[in-house]
Amino acid sequence: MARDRLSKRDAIVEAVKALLWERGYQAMSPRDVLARSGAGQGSLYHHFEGKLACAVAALQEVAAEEVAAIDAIFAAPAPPLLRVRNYLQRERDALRGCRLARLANEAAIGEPAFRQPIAAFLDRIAGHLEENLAAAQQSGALPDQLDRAALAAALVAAVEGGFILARAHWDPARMTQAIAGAIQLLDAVSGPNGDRS
Amino acid sequence: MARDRLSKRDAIVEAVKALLWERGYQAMSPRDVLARSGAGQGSLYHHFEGKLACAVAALQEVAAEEVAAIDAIFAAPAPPLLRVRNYLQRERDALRGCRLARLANEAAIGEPAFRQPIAAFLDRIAGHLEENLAAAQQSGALPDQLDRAALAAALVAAVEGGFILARAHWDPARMTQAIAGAIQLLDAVSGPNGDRS
DNA sequence: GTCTATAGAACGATAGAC
DNA sequence: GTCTATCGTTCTATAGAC
Repeated sequence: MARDRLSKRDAIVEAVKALLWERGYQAMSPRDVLARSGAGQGSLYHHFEGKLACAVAALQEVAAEEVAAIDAIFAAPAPPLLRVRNYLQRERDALRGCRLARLANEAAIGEPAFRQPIAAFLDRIAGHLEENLAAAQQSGALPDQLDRAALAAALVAAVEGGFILARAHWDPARMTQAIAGAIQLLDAVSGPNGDRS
Repeated sequence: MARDRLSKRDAIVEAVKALLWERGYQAMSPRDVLARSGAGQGSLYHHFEGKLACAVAALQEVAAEEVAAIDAIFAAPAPPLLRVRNYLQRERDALRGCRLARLANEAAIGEPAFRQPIAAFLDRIAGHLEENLAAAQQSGALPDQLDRAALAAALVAAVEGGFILARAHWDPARMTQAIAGAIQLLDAVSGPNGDRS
């Protein structure tokens, strides 16, 4: 274990990140966290006030990772509508759900600290989408009268709802289909060479 | 049957229906159920095998209620695309979430009996949407080349994702906005008098 | 069918040694 | 900082009286 620089705190956060994705907040217990991280009881409560605090720390890290991935998608050199499509068609593990939005239905969403990383992630996506839809409008690839912010919200909702469909039916294809429908709508409203704009 | 008072079984199911909506499955304990229903421990385990079984019974009732409400929307005499819009713009309690799809991220979604009422509800909506989109295509209000099933899935996803956005931001307007975006896309692809078709 | 009482395990959190 | 031991509570479920 030469590279055993991982402190117990970090090991705990990594375990929480995994458990939040696999099971959610309510279904994750401190016992699970300790078992997976190899830490003792004391370490968890030395580094964190309690279950909520370590979940928030984990969510902040997850949000940072996911925001970076989203930023990378929208940083790629491509016409604006192609960037939007690249976000929509991004590879996803539909049955596992969105690492962040998956938690929107937890009771803990009432806690602002718990909600903040999730909301920031969703806002980041919507911001990128809105920006690229605006660029498409300026180049004439998308009608001007369309409300960019509403369109961006609808696309994010279609993706997050796609996760729900996949999980409810326990079939990843349900998400693929919903995304395909969203892309068809976008293609239909954009000009004939919308993806080159 | 006589006009008896609510049996304990029914009281329990009503309590579970309310608690599943308010807190979700994992966060609902048999103790909560008994407190709210006024029943004793024995009644719950006399009528049901356990927590999962009474949740499934409650979900089946909720699904029946929600399917009836959805059927009513699509039974109203209106042109097909207006029916679709009526579904999208239906009044909703965005912060409380969808009574059924709200549970898609619970660990219990792995249980087929738990999943079935939720999937059936979502399929019912998609079926109505697909049917009306087809009618719109036949009347020329919607381009023929669009994949009706994919479009229907995208619209359901936009609605369910709208709930997620509202809860993640703790702001009902986020859902309204996402729905508005979906409607703008639909309006843009349908003919100029699409809502009269 | 409904109740009260209670079981054994897991829950979230704390104490205190090193 | 990390550990083991343990607290008091709640969880899901069962027992058994009426």
